[in-house]
Amino acid sequence: MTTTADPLSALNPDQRRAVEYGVGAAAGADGACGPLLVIAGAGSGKTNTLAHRVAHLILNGTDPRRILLLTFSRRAAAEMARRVDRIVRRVLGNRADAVAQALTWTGTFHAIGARILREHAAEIGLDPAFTIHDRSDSADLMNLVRHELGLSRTESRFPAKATCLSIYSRAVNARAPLDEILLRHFPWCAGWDAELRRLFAAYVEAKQAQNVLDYDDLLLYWAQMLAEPAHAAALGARFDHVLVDEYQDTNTLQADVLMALKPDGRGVTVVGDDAQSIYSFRAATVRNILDFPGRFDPPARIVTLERNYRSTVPILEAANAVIALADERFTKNLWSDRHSAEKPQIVTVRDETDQAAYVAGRVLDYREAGIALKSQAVLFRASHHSGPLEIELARRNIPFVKFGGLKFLEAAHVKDVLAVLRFAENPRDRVAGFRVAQLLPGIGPSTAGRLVDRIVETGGRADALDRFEPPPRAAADWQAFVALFADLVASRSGWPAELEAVRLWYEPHLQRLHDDCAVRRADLIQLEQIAAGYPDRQRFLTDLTLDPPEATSAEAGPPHLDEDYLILSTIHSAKGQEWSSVFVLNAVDGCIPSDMATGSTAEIEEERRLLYVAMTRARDALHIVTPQRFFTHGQQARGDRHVYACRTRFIPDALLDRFTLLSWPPAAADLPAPEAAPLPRIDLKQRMRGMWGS
DNA sequence: CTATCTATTATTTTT
DNA sequence: TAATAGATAG
Repeated sequence: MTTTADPLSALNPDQRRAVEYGVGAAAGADGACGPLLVIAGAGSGKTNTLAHRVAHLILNGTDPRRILLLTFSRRAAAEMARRVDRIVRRVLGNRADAVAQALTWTGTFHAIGARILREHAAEIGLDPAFTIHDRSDSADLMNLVRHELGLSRTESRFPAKATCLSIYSRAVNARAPLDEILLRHFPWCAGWDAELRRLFAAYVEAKQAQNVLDYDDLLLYWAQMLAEPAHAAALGARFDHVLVDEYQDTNTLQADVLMALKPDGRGVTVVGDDAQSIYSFRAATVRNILDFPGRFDPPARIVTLERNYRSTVPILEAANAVIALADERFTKNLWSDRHSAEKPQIVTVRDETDQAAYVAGRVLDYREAGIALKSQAVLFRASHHSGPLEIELARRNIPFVKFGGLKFLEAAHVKDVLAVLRFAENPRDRVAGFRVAQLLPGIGPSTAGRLVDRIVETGGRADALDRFEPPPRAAADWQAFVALFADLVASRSGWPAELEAVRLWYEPHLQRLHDDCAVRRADLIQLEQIAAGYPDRQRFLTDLTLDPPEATSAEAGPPHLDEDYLILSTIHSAKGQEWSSVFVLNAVDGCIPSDMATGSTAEIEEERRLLYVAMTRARDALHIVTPQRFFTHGQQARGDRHVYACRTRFIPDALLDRFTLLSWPPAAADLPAPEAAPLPRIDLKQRMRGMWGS
C-alpha cells in the first residue's frame, strides 16, 4: 500500500503552491488546469519544485505518458527524470518502476521536435530517414552553397560561413525579417542583404534536396506543422500536461510551438527567471516569460519562489546588488537564512598567469579543508579565458573537466567517422559524402563533388557508387571503400559492430593524415563505447548531434566517475548548477561584458545577468578575479604588448562594501626587509660601464 | 585535379 | 592562434 510519507512535506509554502496548483480536487473535468507561471529565483529549488509537480501529477492519476516535459538541455532532462523517479518511488515503492519508465516525453525542444517529425514524416512530406546537421555541418553546407553561388570571391570579403549561419539562424528563430536582423545584430554585414537572401534560399533548397535538417529546422518544421489546426489539435490532445523549464531562454519559435499545442493554456506550466535570461544570442527572448500570463484569459496564475536555499547571505546580497542595477527592475527579492561572516572576494591579480596561480592555489587550499574538487568550479565568459589556468592545472596535476567550448565531436577524426555513418544512413547528405570521399587519397573537392552529385541525382541510390569511375590515383583504396559502404547500407554487420568496421577501414587513413594518431584512435574507441549504449545507428546519430558529450578533459578520455576533478565551465554552461566555491575569471571590462557585446544596451544588460548567474552559482565561497593586464596575442602586436583592464562595470565602487578586496600575490610590504646592519652601497652602473673597458 | 604551402583576416556564449 | 582563400608544383 501507499506509504504515509507526504512527498510535499519538505517544500516551503510557495513551492507547495506551485506543485499543487490545479492538481487533484482543483483540476477540471479533463484532469488539467489553467496555465501556471512559476518565477523561480536563483537557487530557489526550481528543479526540485518542478520535479515534485510532475511527481504530484502522476501520483494523482495523470498518465505519465501524457506528460510532456521540455527542458533546456538533455542533462537537465535526465536530472528531472531522475528526481521524479525518486519522489514517486518513495511513495509507491517498487510499483514505481513502470511509472518512471513511462515518462517518455522528456527532453529538449529540439530532441522532442526531431522525434515528432520522424513520427509524422509521411504526413508532412519528409523522408523519415532524414539526418540532422549540427552547427558545423550546417556551416559546411552553407559554405558549399556559398561557393556555388560565387560568393566566395567577392572584391570585399563576404561574411564567413559561420556568420552566415548565425544570421540565418537568428532570422529563423526570431521570426524576424532579414534587414532588421542585419541592422540590429550584424551591422557589419548589412551591405550583403541581397546576396544573403540568395544564399539562404539556396541553402534551404540544398537541405531539402539532401533530406537533411539543421537545428533550426527541428523547431521550424515542428512549428509549421502545428500551424495547421488539425495537426495542432491532434498533437495537443496527446498530452494532459505540458511543462517547460527555463522558459526565459526560449525563443519565439518555441513559444509558438507551446501555444499551438495548448492554445487555451490548460495544463501548461512554465518555469523560469527573467533575471537569468542569457541566451538572446540564440534568439531567446525574455518577452516570452514576461508576456506569458497575459496571453490567456483569465491570465496565468503566477507563483514566485523567492527563498534562496543555495547561497550564504553575503553572497546573495552581493549578487542582488549587482542585478539591482539592471535597467529593467526585477520584482523578486531573494532572501536566504544561511548566515556567514565571509563576504565574497574581489581579488586583484597582475595578469592571467597570476590569476591561474591564485585559483589553482586556492582550489588546493579548499580541498585540504575538505571541499572536494568536484564541489568547486571556475567560471568564465568565453571558452578560451581558461587557457592559462588549464596549463597551470596540468602543471600541478590537478584533474579537471571543462564544459563548454570545444567538444569531442568537433575533432576531425571523430567527424570523419561520424560522416561515414551519416553518409550510409542518408546517402543524399552531401556534407557527409563530400567529407568522406576526400578521405581517399587522390580524391579532392572536385571529384568528391561529382560523386556526391551523382548520388543525389539518383535520389540517394547507394549503388551509384559502383558505377562511379574513380580517378586512377584513388583506385587502390576504392574497392575497400565501396565494400564498406555496401555493408553499411545493407546493415550487414549490425549495430554497434559496424562502427568498429568503420574504424578499421579508417585507421590507415588516420595514420596517413595525423601524426598523433594514437590519441585519436583512443577517441574512436571511446566513441564505440558510447555507441554501444544506443539501439541502432539512427538513434545514435540523432542523439549525438542533439546532445553531444559536452565535457573535455585534460587527459585523453573522460576521468573515471569515482575520480575527483575540478569543474571548468563557461557561464552559459553553468546554468542551473551550483558549487560550494566558485571562482569567476576575468571580471574586467572587455571580458564581462565581452567587448563583442557592448553594441546595444540590451546586450550589455544581458552581460550583467551573466555575471549575476555566475555569482549565484556559489554556495559558500565566491572569488571574483580581476587581472589588471592582458597580453595581446597574435595580429598587430609582436612581442609582449599588453593592455590594462578595469574591474567590470557591473561592480561599481558603490558596491564594493559588499565584497572583501584583496591583492594577490600579497604586496611586498608584507615581507618587511630585515632591520639588521645596512648593506654596503655599490655602484652597479659603474660596473656595467667597466664591462666594456672604459 | 590534387596536395601543399603562403598570405590574410577575423568577433563571445549553444540546442 | 586558427581558419581560409589563393598560388604553385606535381
